[in-house]
Amino acid sequence: MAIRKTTIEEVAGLARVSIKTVSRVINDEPNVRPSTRQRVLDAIERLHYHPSQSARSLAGARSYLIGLLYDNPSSSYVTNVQEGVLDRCRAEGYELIINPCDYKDPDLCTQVSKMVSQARLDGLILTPPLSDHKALVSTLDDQGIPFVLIAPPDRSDPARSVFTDDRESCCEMTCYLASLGHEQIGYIIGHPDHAAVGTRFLGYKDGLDRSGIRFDERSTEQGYNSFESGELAARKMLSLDPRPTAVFAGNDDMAAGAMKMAHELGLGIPEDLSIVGFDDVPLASHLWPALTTIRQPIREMADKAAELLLRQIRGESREELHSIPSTLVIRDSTGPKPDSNNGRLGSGSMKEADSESRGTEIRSA
Amino acid sequence: MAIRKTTIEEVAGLARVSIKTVSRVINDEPNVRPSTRQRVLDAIERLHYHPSQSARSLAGARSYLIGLLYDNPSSSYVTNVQEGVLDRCRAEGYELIINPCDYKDPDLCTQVSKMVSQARLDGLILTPPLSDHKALVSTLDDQGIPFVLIAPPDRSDPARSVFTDDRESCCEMTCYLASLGHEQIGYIIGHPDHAAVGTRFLGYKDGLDRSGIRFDERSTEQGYNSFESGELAARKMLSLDPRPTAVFAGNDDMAAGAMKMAHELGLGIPEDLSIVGFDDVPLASHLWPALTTIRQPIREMADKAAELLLRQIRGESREELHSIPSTLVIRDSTGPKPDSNNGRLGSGSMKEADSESRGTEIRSA
DNA sequence: CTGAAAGCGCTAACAA
DNA sequence: TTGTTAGCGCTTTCAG
Repeated sequence: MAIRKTTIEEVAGLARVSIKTVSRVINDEPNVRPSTRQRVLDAIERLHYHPSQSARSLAGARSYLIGLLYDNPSSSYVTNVQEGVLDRCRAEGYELIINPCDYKDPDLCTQVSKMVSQARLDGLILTPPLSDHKALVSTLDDQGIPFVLIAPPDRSDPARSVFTDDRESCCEMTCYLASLGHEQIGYIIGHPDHAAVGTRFLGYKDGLDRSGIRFDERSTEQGYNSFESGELAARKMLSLDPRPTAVFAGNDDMAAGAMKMAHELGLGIPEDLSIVGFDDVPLASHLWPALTTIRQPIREMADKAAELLLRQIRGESREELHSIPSTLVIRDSTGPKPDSNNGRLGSGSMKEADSESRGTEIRSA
Repeated sequence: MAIRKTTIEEVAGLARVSIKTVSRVINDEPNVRPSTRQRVLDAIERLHYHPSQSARSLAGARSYLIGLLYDNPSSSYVTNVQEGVLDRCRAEGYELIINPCDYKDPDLCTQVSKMVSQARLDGLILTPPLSDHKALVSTLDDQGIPFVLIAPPDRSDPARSVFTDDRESCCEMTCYLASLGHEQIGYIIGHPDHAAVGTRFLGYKDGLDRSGIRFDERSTEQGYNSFESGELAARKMLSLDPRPTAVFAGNDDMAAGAMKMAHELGLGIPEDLSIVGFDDVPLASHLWPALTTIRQPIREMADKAAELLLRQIRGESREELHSIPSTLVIRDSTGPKPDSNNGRLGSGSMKEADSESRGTEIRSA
C-alpha cells in the first residue's frame, strides 16, 4: 500500500533533537534557536515528513477542520465560495468540510451543533441566507464556536463579517439606467427571506433619488429569486400603461425570466426595454442579449472570510470593517430609452462595441 | 467552550462491558451477543456518544476521509456530484474532502499523490475530465489507493467505474430530431480533451444511421465546450447552403451559443431551426426558448460512485457494470422541420403543451 | 463471546 | 533554549 509514514521521532532522530523541539518547529512556536530550527526543517524536508492530522488533533485541541455552511443560492456561487475558502484554508494547514443545509429546516440549529461537535470543527463560515439566520447565529454564539458571516444583514459584528456594497452598487446601476434616459425603471424584488434583498431595493431607491426620479410603487413587483418568479413579475410589470422602459431585477435568474417574458411579448431588448440583473452568474453572459448586471466579488469575500476565521481561531481577531466592492458589468441588455435622444449613446452603438467581449466593467463606488 | 466529550470508557462503564466491546459494537464487528450489543447501543444513545474520528484514525488505519477530484466542467455539475457523494459518505461515517484540480497541470499526479498521503485519504472519486486522465489513474493504481471513476472513457474497469449511456441517449435524441422530419442535422463536437465527447458524437452517428440519414462531414463543426465556441461553430454551420434545420450541440453551453447566433441571424427557434444540447444545466431551462436537452443522472452517479468506493475500501467490491441511464428532456427549442409536414406534431402544439413546465421527460433506452 | 494491555503520533504541561 | 513524561480516545493484538 502507501509508503510507511515517517513520524516525528524519525525527524527528531535525524535532527538530533527531542520530538518536542520538532513539534515546536512544526507549530511555529517560539523558543527554538534559529540554527536548531533549520536543522529540524532540513530533516523534515529530507524525510518528506508530514505530521499526522489525526495525532495532532487527538493530542491537541484543534481538528484543523473548518466547516462551510450554505443553502445553495446558485451553484456558481457555491463553487466560488468553496474555492476561495479552500485556497486560504489549505495555505494555512486547514481542511474544509462542506455542508449543504436547508435554511427552512426547523431543526437546522440542532443539526448544525451536532455536526460541529461530531466533526469537531474548529470554526464555521456561513453564506447567505444562512448568515442572516438569527437563531442559527445565536446558537453558534452560545456554543462559543468561532464563525464568520458572509454578507450578513447588518454591520453590527464587523470582526466576524465580510461585506460587499450591495446598496451602493444598486444605486449606481439605477443611476446608470437613468443616465440612459430611462425615467420609469421597474424593480423586481427578490425573495423576502433573504436579507440582501432589502439592501438591494434600498440601493435602487437611492439611485432613483439621486437621479431625481420619484419612486413609484406601481413599478415594483415581488419576485422570489427564481426564473419563473421573474417571468411572472415581468408579465405584470410590462402590462402597465405606460410601461417601464427599464427593469432592474434583484438577481440574474429573475432578470433572465423577465427577459424571456419580454421576448414573448415581442419586445426588443434593449430597443424597447432595458433589463439588468444582479450577481453575474454564468447564465448572464450567455443570455441573448447578454445581461448587464452587477458582479459580486464572491471569491475574494470567501477568501477574506476564511482569513478572518483562521485569525479568530488563533485569537487574533481585530475590529475592522471588511467590505469588498461589487462591480457593474455593462453588456448588451441595456440601451437608451426608446424614442429618446437623452441617452449618451446612439441606438445600437453599444451592442457593436461589446458584442464579443465579456462585458465592460465599471468599478463600483 | 463546547460540552466535554463523552468517551468510549464512559459508555463502557454505563453498559458494564469493556471498551473493546463498545468498539466492536461501533464498528459492527461480529462476536457480540445481541443483548450485550443492545446494552451498549442504549448507553451510546443515553450519553449522546460519538466516537472521535481523530482517535479512530490514529489508532486504526483509516482516516474516514475520502477525496473528490474535479476540474470544474460546470458549477452545477460540481455541486450535484458533491451532494450525491456527500450524502452517501455521511451516511456511512465518512467525510468528504473536495479538491479542485487543473487537468492540464503537468504535475497534477505529484500534487494528487502528495495530497492523498498528507490528508491520508482512504479513497478518491474522480469526475471527467480527470477520470480519463490516463497518467493520473495509473499513478493512483500504482499507489494502491482505492478510487472510483465517474464516466471514464472505456468500460475496462467496471468495478471501479460508474457510467451513463451517453451514446444511446445521443442516438435517441438524433432519432427524435429525425422523427420531426429533420434530414440535415448538424453536430457541434465538444472539446477534444474530453473523452465523453467522442462517445456522444458516435451516438449522433448511430442515430443518423438508425434514421436512414447519411452522415455528412460538412454538417459537423468542432467546438470547445464553451458558449463562445458554440457561437462560432453555429455561425459556420448556419452559413451552409442548404443550411441544417436542426443542430445538436455536444453540451448545453455550446447549444446556448448556437442559439444566440441563430437569434442574431434572425432565425426563429424552433420555426426555422431546432437546437438541442446535452447536460441539462440550469441555464438550459432559462434560455429563450427553453432548450431541449439530455439530462445526466449526475447525483445518482455520484451516489453510486461513493457506494462503490466505500465498498472497495471495505474490500467487498464486485465486478458489475454500473450504468445509470440519461433522459431526454423535450422543451421548446425543437419543432418540426420547416416547410414540412413530416413531423408528428403540428407547428406550435409542442410549445403550448410545455411552455410552463420543466420539460417533458422521456426515459432513454 | 469478552477483556486487558499496548500503542497509534502527537501536544501539553512541567522540568531541566 | 531544550527535553521528559503523560496522556488524547480509540483499535489492535492476544488472552481468556
